[in-house]
Formats: sequence, C-alpha cells, structure tokens
Amino acid sequence: MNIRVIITKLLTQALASIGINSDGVPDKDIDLEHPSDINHGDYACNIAMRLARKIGKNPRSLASDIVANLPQHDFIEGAEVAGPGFINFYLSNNFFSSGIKEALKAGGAWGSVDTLKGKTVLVEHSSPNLFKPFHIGHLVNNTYGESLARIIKNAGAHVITLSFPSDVSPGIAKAVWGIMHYGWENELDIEKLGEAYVAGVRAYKENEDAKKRIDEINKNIYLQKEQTKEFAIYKIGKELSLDHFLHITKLLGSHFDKLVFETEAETVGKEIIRQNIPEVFEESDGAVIFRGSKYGLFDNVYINSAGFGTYLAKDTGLLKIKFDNYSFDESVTITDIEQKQHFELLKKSAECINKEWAKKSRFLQHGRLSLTTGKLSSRDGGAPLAIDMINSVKESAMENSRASGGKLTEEYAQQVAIGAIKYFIAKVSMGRNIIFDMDKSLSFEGNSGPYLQYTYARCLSLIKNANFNYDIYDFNVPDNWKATLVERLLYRFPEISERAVIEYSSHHVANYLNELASAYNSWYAKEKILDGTNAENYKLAITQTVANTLKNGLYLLGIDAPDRM
RNA sequence: GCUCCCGUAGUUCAAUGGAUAGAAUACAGGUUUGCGGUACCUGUGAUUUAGGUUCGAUUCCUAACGGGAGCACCA
Repeated sequence: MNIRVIITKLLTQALASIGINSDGVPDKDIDLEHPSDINHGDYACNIAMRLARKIGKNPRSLASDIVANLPQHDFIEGAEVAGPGFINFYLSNNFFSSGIKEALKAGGAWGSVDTLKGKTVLVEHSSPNLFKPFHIGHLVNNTYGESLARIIKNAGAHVITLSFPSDVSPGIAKAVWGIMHYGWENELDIEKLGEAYVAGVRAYKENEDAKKRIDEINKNIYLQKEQTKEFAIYKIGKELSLDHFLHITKLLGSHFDKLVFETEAETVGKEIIRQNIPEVFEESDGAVIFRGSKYGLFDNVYINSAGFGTYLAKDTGLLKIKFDNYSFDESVTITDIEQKQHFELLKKSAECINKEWAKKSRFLQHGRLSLTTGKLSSRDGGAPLAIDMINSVKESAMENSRASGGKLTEEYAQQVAIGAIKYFIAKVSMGRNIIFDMDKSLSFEGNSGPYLQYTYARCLSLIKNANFNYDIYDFNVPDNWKATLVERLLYRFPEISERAVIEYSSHHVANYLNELASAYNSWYAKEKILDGTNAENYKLAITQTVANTLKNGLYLLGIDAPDRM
C-alpha cells in the first residue's frame, strides 16, 4: 500500500479520536510533503496549521493532540510536532527495506507509474529544417523532446513519436541556388550544404538577379516541377539532409515512428484553410489571413499572395493529418520559445476549425540557447553544429580518462559526451533560456551527466566484486541499523517520475538523480560496503537499487548508463 | 508602441504558498593502507526595488527598473 495513503489514514483516525470527523477533513485536504530539510523527517503535514483557526486552537497544541492520538504502524518510526505546527513523520527500517525489495523485483520497470495508463500520446519534436545543419539549438529540442516522450511512456501511455521536417521553404530555395552557384550538384555533402545556404541568403539580400532566380526556384520546388534542374538538385539535397538528420538523432537515442513532410502538410493545410473562408479565414491583400486580433492575438498570413502556405498553413495541415491518421488522447509539440505566440495563434485558428483539434493539442516551448564566448562556432559563423560539439566533448572525455590512467573507448566516450550535453540541458526547467559556455558549462564533475554515469559504474563494479545476485532478495536489515539518506531518497523515485509527467518536465528527474548519487557517494566514502559482516547483503541491495534507479532515471532523460567508463 | 516570458551566491541552475532559500562551479583549506579520487569533507557567498493578499511569499496580485521573445506574406 502506498505510504501516503497509510499516513493519511492514520491522520484521519487521529483526527476522529479528538472529535474532528472525516466529513470536515476530506483526505485531499491532508497535504503531505517532503520537508525541504530531510532532518525534519520523511513526510510533513500542515493539517494542524490549516485547521487551527477554524476550531480556535493554536496550531502547535492541535498538532500535539493529533500526534498523541496517532495509531501505531509498522512503517512509521515516529511522529513529532515541529516549527509552527508541522507534524513530521519518520519512516521505519521495515518500510525502507520492503521498498528496496519491491524496487529490485521491478527491475527495469522500477520507477514506472500508471498516470497515463491506456492513453495514446503523439509526441512531435526535433523537427529539422532540411538543408540547414543540425545545430545545438536542435540538440536542446531533441533532448527535451526525447526525454518527454520517454517520461510519458514511463507513465503507461502508448507513445507515437513524430518529426515534421521542413522540406519546402524560401530558405531551401536559397540553399539550392547556392549549390547551383558553386556547381556542387555532383559532389554535395553536409558541409557544402551549409555553405550553399549561407551564400544563398547573402545573394538574396544583395543581388537583385539572384533574388529573382531564387524566387523562381522556390516556386518550382513548391510546385514540384520535376523537369527543372533545381528540382533535381533539391531532391539530392533533401535526401542527403534527411540522412544526416536521421543519423544524428539516432546517435542521440531518438527514433521516429512517423515523418510528416511540410510539402504534404502544405497541400492539406491550404485545402482546409480555403474550405474555411470566410467563417474562419479571410482574404486580404491577395493573401489568406487569420484575424487573431479578434481574440487578443495578432493577424497573420496563412496563405501568401503567391498562393503558397506559410508555416501556419503547414502546421494547420499537420494537425489535420494527425487527426485523420491517428486516434489519440493528446498531441504534444515541442518547439523553441520564439514560436510561442505563433502557436497560440495556430491553436486559436484550429479551435475555430474544429474544437477538438485545440482541445487535444498541447504546444510546449523550451528556452533559447545563447552562447557566451566559446572556442566552437560553426563554419558559417552561426550556431555550432551538434556533431562538432559532440566530437569536441568526446575528445575531452578521452583526454580526462587518459590523464587519470584510464582507457576510455570511443563508444563509451561518446556515451559520456552525449550524456554530459543532454544532462546540462535536461536539468534546467523547460522554458527557461539556457546559457551555454562551451568551455565551462560541460563539466564532468559535480552536478553533471558523467557524475551520474560514474556513480552508476561504481555501483556495478562493487556488485561485480561481491558476486551479489539481487534476484535472491536474501537480505535483512542489520541489527541497530540507522536508515541512511540513500534509503530515504530511493523510495521517492516513482513520485518523481509521476511529477515529471504531470508537469511535463524532465528537470525534476535530473535533480533527483543528482541528489541520490550525491547521497550515495557520501555514504560510500564513510561506509565500507564489502565488510564481510551480515550487513553486507543489505548494503549491496541498497547499492543495486541505486544502480537501477540511476539507470532507469538516466533513461528518462535520454541518457545511456554505460557499465564502465 | 502593444502583447507575452524571465530577474535567486562572482558564474550556471534548484526550491507542489511552508520551517535555517538547496546544488554545482569558482575561491580557501582538508580526506587514502577500504570496494573506481570524474569521489568525499569544511568554509566564504544570493531572492532587483516598493507596496498588497496570507498564520506564513523566491513563489500569488499591482507598479517601477533590468533582460529576452513575438507583433502580415521566413520557419
């Protein structure tokens, strides 16, 4: 039985025996929280403070009355009144050890919850602009998106992952112009693609003829004029770009069940928009617009005067594609925060077309990534490329290892590098801007991905040395055992993953894992685990549970836990 | 100009309206015959300002100041 339910029940009984009946105090009014300072106990309840005035007693004396009337329970070591009238509960060794047994039995499922059991959720993230390189901004999106997909799945939902590559836009026309300008059509690679894009952007601004030509290219791509030279080049570039995207997202641990391209969504979007003139959309200056200003938002163009859908039309089309092809409870879209207001507009227009579309869609934004001085910058002077960043961090991971006499393999170094980068992002609550200092931010020490990976590898090494087999569950709490901070944190893991899914945020998991690893390392420093006494098995069981928690928790962040590093 | 988001140690981040505001990093000093020192321990150091709501405010409300984003044919 859930420990919160047990404590709530005990409190209700105590209240009843001092004459406060359960009608006046519904269970939901009994707030149980973990005290911010763990020395204050495992759970704290503020019920006395909330009731005191109502029944004309002072909070502390009411709290004492409640404590005096609490029934005994095997899982509760004791309760006391503290501070302004809190009732603090201390859990017992029996509770902790039975929790550890449960956790070990659950194995890979330890930490999973059933908050979204039976639901289907679409998660759309990491949508790339094809022809533009995958840079560190995409890393941010991928980190949060992948982590959320895993957190939602961990809560029992069926998750379908989608990505929405932009394969048609004026920017792409610029890149195609650049490729033709340099004559690279037969020797194209991902670096040249980036350079071609930059050249196209510059030419569009500075050269009138180039501008005209680019507009023509854009039109031919939108209209899919297969016989033109630019369309042939476009197809080569699109394929190359898409391969790169799939390669790098796979490296990062992501898989997409479905790719919906903008070309498809644009067609679908324009159709549904035209069908909704004039009820929802209206014509203005040759374009089709949505009057967001009627709803406190702003007006914007959905189909431009040349007859092409803007990204608002594309996203409208994507919504229709989602609802036509899948049956789901919620669709979650993760983008950069600069699109926040645009998605509010999109949601409002979607609501006008079909109420269900808006009701079942959730648009989440993560913060922007800004760079301080760093040694890395991309070849075109813009944001550093993801792949360069990973390689650079990987190199310093290997250097670190060599310096301490280890020999980290490429494969492990890569897991450490990706773990360092992803953790740095995932530990920050989504929505806040992230400031990146290439040289300093990605530390391998302290509150970092590698710190957690290191702790995990250390646990495994210990277990291996001891030949401990946790499938046996052959352990008992040693006599005179004083519960450690580690045990007092371990049982909270499912609460954390539940909070992560309720708030749709991964950073609670990251902070929890850091707290746990830190508690374990402190304990490890002063406690000999393999001490040859009959306490050894219990200490190993704790170690194994820490390892499982770290592994499962890192998984929720999209980070691998290598068995050694 | 209008709308939205954000202001916490030198720096990067935490804190379901709760108790003495937590970490990491940086800085100063320390820990090993014992299992992985990318570890552990000690110390210094912060809620932008002014009101309000509340038993209680970093958190909610109002204003000012400071930073970011959006505001018609880019995504």
